[in-house]
Amino acid sequence: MSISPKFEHLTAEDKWYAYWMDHKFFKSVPDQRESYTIVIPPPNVTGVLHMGHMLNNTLQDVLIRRARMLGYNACWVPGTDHASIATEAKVVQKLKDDGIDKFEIGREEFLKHAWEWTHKHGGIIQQQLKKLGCSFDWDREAFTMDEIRSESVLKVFIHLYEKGLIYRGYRMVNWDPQAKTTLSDEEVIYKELNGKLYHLSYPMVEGEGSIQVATTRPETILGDVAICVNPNDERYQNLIGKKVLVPIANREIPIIADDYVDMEFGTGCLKITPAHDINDYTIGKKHDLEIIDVLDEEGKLNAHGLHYEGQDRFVVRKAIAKELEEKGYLVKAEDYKNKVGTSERTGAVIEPRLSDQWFLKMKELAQPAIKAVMDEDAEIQLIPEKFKNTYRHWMENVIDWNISRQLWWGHQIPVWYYKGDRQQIVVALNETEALEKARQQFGDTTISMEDLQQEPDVLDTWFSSWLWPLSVFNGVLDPENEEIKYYYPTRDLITAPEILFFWVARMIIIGYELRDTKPFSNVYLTGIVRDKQGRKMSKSLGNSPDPIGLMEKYSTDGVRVGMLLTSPAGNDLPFDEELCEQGRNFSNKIWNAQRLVLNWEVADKAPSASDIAAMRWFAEKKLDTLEKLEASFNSYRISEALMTTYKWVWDDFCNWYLESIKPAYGEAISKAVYDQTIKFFEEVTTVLHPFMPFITEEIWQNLRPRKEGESVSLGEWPKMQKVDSAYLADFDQMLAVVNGVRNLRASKSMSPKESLEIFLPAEEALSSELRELASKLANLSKIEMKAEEAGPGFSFLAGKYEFFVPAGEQADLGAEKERIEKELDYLKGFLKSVEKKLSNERFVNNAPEAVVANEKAKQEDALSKIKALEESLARL
RNA sequence: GGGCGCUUAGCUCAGCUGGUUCAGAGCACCUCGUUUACACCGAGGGGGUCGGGGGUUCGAAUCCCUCAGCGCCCA
Repeated sequence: MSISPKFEHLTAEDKWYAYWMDHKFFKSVPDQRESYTIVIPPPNVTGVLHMGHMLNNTLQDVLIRRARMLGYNACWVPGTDHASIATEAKVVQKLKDDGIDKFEIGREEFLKHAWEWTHKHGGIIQQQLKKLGCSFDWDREAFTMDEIRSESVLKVFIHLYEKGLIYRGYRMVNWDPQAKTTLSDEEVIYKELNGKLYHLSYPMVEGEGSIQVATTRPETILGDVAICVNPNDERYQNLIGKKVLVPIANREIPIIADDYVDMEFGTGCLKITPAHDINDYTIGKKHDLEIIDVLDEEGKLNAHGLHYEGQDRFVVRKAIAKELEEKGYLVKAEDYKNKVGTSERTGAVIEPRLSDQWFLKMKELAQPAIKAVMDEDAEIQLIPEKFKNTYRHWMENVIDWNISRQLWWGHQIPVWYYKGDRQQIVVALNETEALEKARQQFGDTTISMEDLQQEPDVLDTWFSSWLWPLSVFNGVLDPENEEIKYYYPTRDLITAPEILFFWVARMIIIGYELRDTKPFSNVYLTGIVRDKQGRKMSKSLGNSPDPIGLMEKYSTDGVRVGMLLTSPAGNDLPFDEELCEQGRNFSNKIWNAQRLVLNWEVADKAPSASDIAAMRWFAEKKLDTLEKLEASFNSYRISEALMTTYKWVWDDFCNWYLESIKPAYGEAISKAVYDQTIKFFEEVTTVLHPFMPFITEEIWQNLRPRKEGESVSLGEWPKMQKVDSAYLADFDQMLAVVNGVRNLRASKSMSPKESLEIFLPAEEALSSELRELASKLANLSKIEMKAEEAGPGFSFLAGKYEFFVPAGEQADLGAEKERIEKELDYLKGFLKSVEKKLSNERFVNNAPEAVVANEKAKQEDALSKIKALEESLARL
């Protein structure tokens, strides 16, 4: 067979992905085996792959591929979400570019455009995930707005409504004046902005004087309804209960007292604007104050804004400051750094706004979800554990969830108002049901659809995502179906910590609510991919490499390895292309190992002693590695598992094993050894396959003739067995001798081609069955005892034994003498410290026996090494 | 402002309930090397008083206190 000198990753990746798809290797149907399920955190339907997706999905693929090889019925479900606000914002913009206004064309027409947009831009990320090698069961692809998922969302809304957990409330919400919708707290990003703190004076209504108030938002004074001071503030005691005039508006407002006010901040007087600040709202409610809303939904001032009506809030801020100054109300304006909430999607400054919204009561729903994660024998593990604290803190202080959004792209809330009366409502799955229910509810059979108006708001996207592990198996509409019973609860969830509350916590909540079962057992929280400078990767910074470009340059396997090499769970990943280079180099190494092995000429001859030693060693080393991998995977230390595999393949397999059995130039290899080596190589590709699916498939297919429909991806993970660690230790000692000889050669500039003799201090210093192999690896002509008769030469330490190499006349004995003396100095110092410990009665009495025995062993070792070195020295 | 966490080699990180080879790994760096798998390689090497200080202990990177710096979450 002729094998390309290079791994042609571009053709191989396409070829093998198509092969996997054609044979539906990743398709899962319920059977007798235990299931192992992962659902993808659904990316935005019109999104494109970014570095975070790469990390995230590579991790999932590693876990699911390994699960498949371990014999589980592995099922990885792909899909996307509709990303209500992000998608709608894009569609609105697109229409705007075409000169079309969303509100002019109306809801129905707008949705047509939105679907068109979705179909046009959807599907890209799926192709990119295929390029990444992800072993999804594509037949199960789901979308949060497809039929099953949509109906599930509505059904859950109705369920929760009927339980009395959903209510409509006039509340303060985060308002995005650009998108004209509310946002959840989690979608608000606080940014530090430079602003000003304006000190304003409000004249007293009766008598002389005024009171000073500090504010960052002078435009809201038109909505002021009170001035509030701390009841303990001596400065203002006599003013409580009096009245002041709001500048410009000339309205009278009272001075009230509440200990919410911080006496230290500003002037200690707080203006109360219940319509525009959540704390003011709370105080207003407590003191039964009026609410004056001065802004409209676009952030412009309304009629309460007097002569500023129709102008933008930021424009007014400047203008009103000027007017206040001119009229003498402005005492001073100082620079001030302020944390301002901005919209995650549009970037607009968020306006706290009072509006009618739908809420879900969370407190009670959250209880089982807290237990599930925080209990001693918790059903759900967070990885890494440090997130448990954050999780608990959020869950114990959870507030009601604002689930309505003033958007059109999404699931329209299944509530109908009777004759426009917001108090008379019907909740139903669809119009037909709504009509029926309405007729019953209101006892009027003549009610027609005309009398019912559906709530225009849609549900928050997370209100569909939180059902994801259930809805992808149709577990909401048909809770008893085979699939949900088989695949749910899922095994692992891999996602970013940023959405621990948005999404993870809520899935847990609804899982227990609907099924009384956890949605998954393990939550692996990845880090955030950052650039070298530690900045988050973002489109606006342009600091994110193109993932597809990376895969084309370094191969998909190379990039996967690069991403996983330095990303322990929960740790941010400072991304550097060098990592991908390391991945590519690794795949090159394996590729060449394959070329070496497959080009050997095979002969029917018995294996040599060194072959037998090497084969036995690699078999043991494999078991040892499997044990380590098991531990790493069980604790979700994926980076560590990769590194263990990396070292096993590169160091143990390529460097030591293959070099050990490599026939001399022009010679053939024993068939028995060759066959065993192919088997080892198959195991190497198997263990490596979850990390590097493509190159391992290609090599595995090359290792021996395969039938159509065979694949390493269906391979069986090697079985674990007890490791013969004594043999591994003997082998390590042999390797130490080889290294000792190589070191000696390097330090004395002796050619590796010139063979050497070595003398052992004792028979047990080098296992007799490993001597032939040692000779091969270190190019030794003789291994003997009795160094005394060997004449002048050098010695080196391997393990606890001193080995001797005669060097003939040219030996530089002066340097050797110096080296030995230095070594002796060190050992004597070491011995002294050990003996000091042993002579310390408190140590001998208090330390555990094993520790004391160990110190004694160290003492004996040191003594015997010193004796050997002194003998060497005497011989010089 | 409240809560949580981090600080170990140039970089990214391992080091579990204190005690062998406890100061490690990978990459980077330096030296040598084109021996027919691989220079995307091989053989060697240097590099950290485990953020500072104090304490507990026979013994601390590992436990406690404190200071400094950094990060995250919540307000």
